[in-house]
Amino acid sequence: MAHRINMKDIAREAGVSVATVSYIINKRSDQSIAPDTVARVNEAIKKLGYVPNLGARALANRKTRLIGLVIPQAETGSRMMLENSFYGEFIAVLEEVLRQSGYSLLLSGEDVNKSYVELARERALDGIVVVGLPADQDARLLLEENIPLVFVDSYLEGNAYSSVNIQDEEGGYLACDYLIKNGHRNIAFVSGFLTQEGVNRKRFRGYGKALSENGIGEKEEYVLSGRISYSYGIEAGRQIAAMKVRPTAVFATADILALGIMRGLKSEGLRVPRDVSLIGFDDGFLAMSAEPSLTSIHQDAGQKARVTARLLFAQMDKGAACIENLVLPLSLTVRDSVRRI
Amino acid sequence: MAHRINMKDIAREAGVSVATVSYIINKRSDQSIAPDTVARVNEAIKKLGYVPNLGARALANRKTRLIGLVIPQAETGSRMMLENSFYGEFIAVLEEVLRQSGYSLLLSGEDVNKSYVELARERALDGIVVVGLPADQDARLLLEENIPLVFVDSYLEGNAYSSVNIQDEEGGYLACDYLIKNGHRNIAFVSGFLTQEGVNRKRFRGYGKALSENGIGEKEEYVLSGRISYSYGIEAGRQIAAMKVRPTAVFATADILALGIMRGLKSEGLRVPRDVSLIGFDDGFLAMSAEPSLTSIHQDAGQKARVTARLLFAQMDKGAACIENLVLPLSLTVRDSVRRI
DNA sequence: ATCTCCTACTTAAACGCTTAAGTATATTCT
DNA sequence: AGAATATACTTAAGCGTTTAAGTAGGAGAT
Repeated sequence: MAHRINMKDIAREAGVSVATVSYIINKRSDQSIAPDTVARVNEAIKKLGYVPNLGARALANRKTRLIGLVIPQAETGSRMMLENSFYGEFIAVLEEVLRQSGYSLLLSGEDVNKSYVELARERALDGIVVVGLPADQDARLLLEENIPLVFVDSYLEGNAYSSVNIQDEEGGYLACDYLIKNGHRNIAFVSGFLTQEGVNRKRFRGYGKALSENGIGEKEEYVLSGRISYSYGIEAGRQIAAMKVRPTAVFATADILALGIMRGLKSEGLRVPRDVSLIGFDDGFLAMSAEPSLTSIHQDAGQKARVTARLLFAQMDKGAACIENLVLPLSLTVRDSVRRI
Repeated sequence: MAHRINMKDIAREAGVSVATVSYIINKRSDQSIAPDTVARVNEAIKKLGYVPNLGARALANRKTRLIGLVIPQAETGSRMMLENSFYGEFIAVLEEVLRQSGYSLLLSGEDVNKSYVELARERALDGIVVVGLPADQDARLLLEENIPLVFVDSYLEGNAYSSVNIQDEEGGYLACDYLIKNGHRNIAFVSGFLTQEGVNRKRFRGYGKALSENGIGEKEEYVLSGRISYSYGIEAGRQIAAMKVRPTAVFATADILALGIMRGLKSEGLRVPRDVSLIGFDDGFLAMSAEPSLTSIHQDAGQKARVTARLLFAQMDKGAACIENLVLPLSLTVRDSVRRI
């Protein structure tokens, strides 16, 4: 087993103490070092192929340069990473931004027997991003221990923690209002589970608001919710096709659901947008490639990731003093799945 | 700044030495400890909310329980994580398997100024999985230092490293042969860049083999390659529509490309499968939800992830002695995008 | 009563790094 | 010439664990 070369080896090779090596590696300006010593040490580093051990540095420094990203694999019915390329892009951009600042991303699903709070503490994370999960009651421990924490797409009570959300309610409103402006009055709503306060519930509020502002009563049978998946979409589509008073439009809170709905409707002989108009949410790749292409509420994964990083860095600099709750704007991308009637 | 409680605190609280606390936490059977001491220590741990620092443990142990996953964000033309939910599922499953064995996943894109070899060494990773990248010449350093390493979807020269691949060539053959059996003879091939030996090149070989076995000559103009993306697919679709002798079928090496092609063809007034048959690769979510649904070469992301973990664990146990090169089988999922002529 | 062997601990070094404090030599100032 | 200052280092403690080796006290054997 080849011995992993460390600072001591460099120090010996260059004929200096490990402290000197450390000073040189960290380019500390408060410590003067002779140019030829620097050269000698750098040569030794190159010769022996030395790479610093960040774990050891972390212990001495109390900074791991490790950021956790906790993202549930089986959230209220959705398989985020698996079926939603939106989060794929979010992760990719977040990782890149962090890496460029010298941080590494530790990715974790939701663990049944270990909360993200424990993860953050045992790995001594320098920060943690939690997606789509409620604030654990232990979460305040993280702030007490000064571990930066940003919630993404999680609706929290109060504003004790930094968070990044989108205008979910406005998004629901935007979608439904657009349908109404196109002459629709019987509008179904299909979403993930509405069990707790979360993005689905918010979007549902927006939907309801648009209806009531236009004097349209909410019909319970028009509200369907289940697992955010293609297959549940199909099921919902079939249910909608079978309704006595069939909706002329459907608002789905995810593109993936919308595609399923499209398929479900089609299997019952109904076409989008001829028979039923459809509007989705996320406006990712799926919306673009659908046939017909899907009108959808657009959100920007890259922006969300960059903003998340910004809030994280802010907390690193100024501590818990700068808790911020950001709500990113949404827009409507009009494509071919809504028909004016 | 609240002081992070450590073993010393537990030791003091329970009136024992830190060694004893360590022995209790690690439940070492070679060290006998009085039951009431165990109780006292566990009580202290609970009372003070102690969580071990894995970084410090790693330093003492020389085991970080950290596995790296390096996945290029802008590989030969594709944006893997962003546009390919296949890799999303791969990552999710891999992470879960690792987590259940007590490992954490460190996710990294490809870094311009830091190879995965350096990452593995500086983070003292216990193992590393490299996706879609050639073996760095430094990669042998990892084996020398006994760091388990598995390449996924990377074609390497020789078999010095463990690897997980799929039967890419057979997949290309399978797809093309199926088209031929359905009466097609003018078959276009659309893929990511063919610059180096890799999955695209292998699939291209399979395509060529099926053609020649059936006495069909390869036509250079039928071979298109570019960025693996929806937009390149559209472009390719348009090019195909404009060919003097138009192909009656197209084999695309990614579902995402196939969908773009579908769109491109449609923009020129051609329908799938009426005018042009189409077959994709991956058979992920996109193939299923496409309209018409896409016949595609199926590969199993979860299996790939589990097998990867297995090779990694094998190397951890038995060292570099058990290098294995696995090639997972593929199958054809028949859907609605290929017409018999 | 002495020796050996358990049991149940403790001590202290080590893991690879950082950093405050110390030291030796050379340079500049008075 | 002696004091003050600057330069270029080294020493050693500390970060939070693990673990080999040591030790004290009691039980059992002789």
